[in-house]
Amino acid sequence: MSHSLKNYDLALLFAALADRTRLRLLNLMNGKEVCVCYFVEILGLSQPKISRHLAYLRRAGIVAARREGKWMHYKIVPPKHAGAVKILGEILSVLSEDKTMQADLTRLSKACCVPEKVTALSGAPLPTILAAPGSQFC
Amino acid sequence: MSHSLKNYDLALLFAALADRTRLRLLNLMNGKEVCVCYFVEILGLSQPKISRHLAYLRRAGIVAARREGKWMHYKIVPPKHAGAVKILGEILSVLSEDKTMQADLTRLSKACCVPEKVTALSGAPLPTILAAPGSQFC
DNA sequence: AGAATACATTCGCTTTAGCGTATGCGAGGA
DNA sequence: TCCTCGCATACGCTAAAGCGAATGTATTCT
Repeated sequence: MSHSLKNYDLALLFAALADRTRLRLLNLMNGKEVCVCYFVEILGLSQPKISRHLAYLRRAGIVAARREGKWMHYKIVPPKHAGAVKILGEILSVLSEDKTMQADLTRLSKACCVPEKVTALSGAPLPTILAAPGSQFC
Repeated sequence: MSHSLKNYDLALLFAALADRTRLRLLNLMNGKEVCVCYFVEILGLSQPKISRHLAYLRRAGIVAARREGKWMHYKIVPPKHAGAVKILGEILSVLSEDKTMQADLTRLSKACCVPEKVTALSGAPLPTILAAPGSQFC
């Protein structure tokens, strides 16, 4: 609403992407809708910190939040601008080459297999696969 | 040297791109090697400000500087990481849709046609076309 | 209704980015 | 050699980002 389709503010998009924690969050959300409690557990960061970075991504129009009872789910949404969509796609692809990002996804997979063993995750809703049929979960 | 080819720090790249002035500089350098004095004249910003932003881009490994007498020329160089190259290409393409960026290029074209009429540019070396054969100059 | 859970937001603080101004520095020109 | 030109950098400042800690807010459970 604040930006026309023709004059998308790329600098704002890049500001949202210029933080390693936010890139890790995006990587975890790649193709999935994920509950906040998983972010906290997998990244090993404080809950307010995770929440603040998610809010940043939300204000930048990169992710969307959905409430389900007391749980909040986050997923990546395509930006308003077609070019930004392509850029974001490229970024997610490049992220998957990073060791840290790979390790994050591995930990997420493992946690999802036995969420009841992780105290903070028992009872929490599992991530939902949205796309990327290649990335099977558990 | 500080980053392996495998674990490129994308957050650092995006920090370099998260500024409108730097995006305008990159847009002006798209396919051309340009003298600093043109940046100052075309963007209408102070010389130290231009210089600082160019230094930022240089440290991020996005542009390279070349001295020619008392003039400094800047051009875009491909990042170390193949994915980053693709991302940067996408970005430059998206930038060209922006009204401000188009206006910048138009002003650059006009200034190059009659550099002697712009006091600050008389005697300055013209930009050099590097690629993008479609973008004819003057 | 009251307590507990899951998450968001606020507050106070430290660090960092960006700016204008002033200064430094390398390369001609006189 | 001194001066000027083109540009880079240092300095002092202000604004913004990011953090931990504390607090607020829905929602669910009992």
